Amino acid sequence: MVGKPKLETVAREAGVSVATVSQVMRGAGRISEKTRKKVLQTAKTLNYVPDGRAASMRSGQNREIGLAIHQIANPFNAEVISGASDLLETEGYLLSVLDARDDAARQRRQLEAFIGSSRAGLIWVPAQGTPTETCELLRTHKLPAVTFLRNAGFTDFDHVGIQNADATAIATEHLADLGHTKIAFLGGTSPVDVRKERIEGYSRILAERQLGPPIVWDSPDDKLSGVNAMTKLLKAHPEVTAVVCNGDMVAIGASLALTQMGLTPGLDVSIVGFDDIQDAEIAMPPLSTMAVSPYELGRKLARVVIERIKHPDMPVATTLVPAKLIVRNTSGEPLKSKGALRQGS
Amino acid sequence: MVGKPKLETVAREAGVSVATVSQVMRGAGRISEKTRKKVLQTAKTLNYVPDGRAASMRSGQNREIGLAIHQIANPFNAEVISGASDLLETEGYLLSVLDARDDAARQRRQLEAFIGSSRAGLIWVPAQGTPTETCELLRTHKLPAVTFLRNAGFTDFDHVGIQNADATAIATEHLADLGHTKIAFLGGTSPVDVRKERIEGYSRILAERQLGPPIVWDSPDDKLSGVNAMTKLLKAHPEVTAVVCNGDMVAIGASLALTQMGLTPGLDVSIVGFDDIQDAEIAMPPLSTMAVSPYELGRKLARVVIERIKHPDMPVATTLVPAKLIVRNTSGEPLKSKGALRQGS
DNA sequence: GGTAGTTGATGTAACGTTTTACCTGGCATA
DNA sequence: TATGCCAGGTAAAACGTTACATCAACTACC
Repeated sequence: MVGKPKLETVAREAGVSVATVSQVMRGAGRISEKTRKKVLQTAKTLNYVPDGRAASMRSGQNREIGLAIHQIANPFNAEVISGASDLLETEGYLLSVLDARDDAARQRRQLEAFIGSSRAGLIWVPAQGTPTETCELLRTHKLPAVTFLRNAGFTDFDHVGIQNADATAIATEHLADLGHTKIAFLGGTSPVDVRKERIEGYSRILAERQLGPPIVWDSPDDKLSGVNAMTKLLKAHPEVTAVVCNGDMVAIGASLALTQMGLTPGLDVSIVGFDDIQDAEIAMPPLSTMAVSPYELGRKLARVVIERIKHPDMPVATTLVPAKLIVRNTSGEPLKSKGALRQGS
Repeated sequence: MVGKPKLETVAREAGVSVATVSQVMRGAGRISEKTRKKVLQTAKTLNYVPDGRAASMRSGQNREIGLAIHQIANPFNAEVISGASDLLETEGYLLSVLDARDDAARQRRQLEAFIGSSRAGLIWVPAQGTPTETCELLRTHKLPAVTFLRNAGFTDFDHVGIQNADATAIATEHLADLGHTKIAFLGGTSPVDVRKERIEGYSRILAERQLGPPIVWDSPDDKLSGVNAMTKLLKAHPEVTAVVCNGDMVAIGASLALTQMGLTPGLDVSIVGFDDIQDAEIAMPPLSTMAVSPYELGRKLARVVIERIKHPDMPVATTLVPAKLIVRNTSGEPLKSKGALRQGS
């Protein structure tokens, strides 16, 4: 009762050998129904929980999967985590989340500690500026890994991402079709590949329609930053009548900025977001955005990492899921009244 | 190069014994500078990472801490995670997050897998309806644990929480002072202790000021639910002119509901939230709320769990942090004009 | 030159599992 | 009676570390 029970404790109590208890706990080997019951019974009363470290070490197996993400405090990511966690747990894995706040050195330390215990697999959003050595580390340790969102230029891993360029192209086309000719791109922090791809799609349409040079404005992906960035953007480029955003948070912030300036989103200036987070639908006014289901993305990730664990030698694959345009109230024709936007519901 | 390097690999390569390598890696024992350099060098080139399972098993130590939370997709919780993670990592621990989505059975499974590997400690928000056995499990395994927010009636653990009753009392008093006489309470799901405490503080003031019986309305803590709940609440109780909310998400939802109905928050109906999440400041109109810094709360949690790990036999303690009233634009005098709320900036 | 102390390095039992090969009876068959 | 076989169970060697005791080689001192 005093010490933590181990196999031997249960074995002694049940009057059998440790090997027998081990087999019973795992449902392996040939054990008579009678002893099985007895062992299970004593294990329960002792509150016995097998030591995962010892088990994993000896068997070379592990049911723990990590999710190293750049930012946990983001509704989109939270949904992804939910999706991945749901699927993994039904498959008998445990998902633990590591939040690096997009700091590569920090993520490196986390991964090292994580790898140290030889887990089953990893879903990985490489932090900004992840060096090749980190990738090398994963490869040396043969950890089944899937990169997500960003692949940091590494081709060693399975990858699940979003058709970024196509998505922003669709968004930009939508705005151009409405008649906008001065369209800016807002958001995304330092030069990550995701942002690059999204700017690429945006620029492509600008070029195709001959709408002048791209106007790209930086901003971290949260509302407060969105408000500030949008304010400055409009001050610097008053000619802009439409904005494609790198994320819904920043888009909602931009929309708020307009309201604060006495302008009406979708009327004076149009905005299209990216992600379709829950808040997008509920924002005032509701946000037009590029939707991709984060929950499904999470499930996809889980499936890919499980496949990789089961078949370590399969050739690596990349899955890019498309985004869908959802038109709500923040995108409309330029400088034309289209009715009150505020009447709601 | 092919297999995962272990202590022995490094030892052979460097021409020393495994014991020496082990000591070098941990900075323990007496090792000459010369061999130290050599060992470190070969370890680096081999990409050697010590096996945490073996180390932890043999030494009985572990630097991994778990955070079992009820809902990761909540800005308040996300901030708590950030705070805890920041402090723990500077102390050399790794924090991994387990999201149970407030499902007790699911959390039980997670905790079992977690405990199985004998981690260093646990920060625990018990899921709704956690049975005593789960607590028993933690106790049997002597896992240093701190409960957070809810203590599920267990007195075996350190606890960090919020002065819930006092906070809602302050909020209710604030509204009463402004002249409101029909004040409702909105939000909080099933009968958790947190909600009970908050309702208690609210009811206390109602009784003190003789403002009639409590009007309590249920709602999950997210915006969409807040919109719906507020709409129904006002339909059922049109006399209500002020609402104390169980969380900012639901409060912002309530505020949105008012706007959608053509009412002005803080003018027609006053609202006070709880948590002071980032969105509270930025909402339209900015939300009056009870502030408690989730980031600091996270750091506090980390400190408590580390103390508990270092001194397993200290008597358990409870820390309740106070909340501070922040008056923004959603709370004002009843039925009196106090100027435009929308002018922003 | 003998004793003691110090420095640097090593051999080897643990830690709690899983796995493999190996026992033991008992029963059926020849 | 002897042979083979099978169901049910066990002993013991791993897995990769750490901790402890031990050892060899020097230095220092009387």
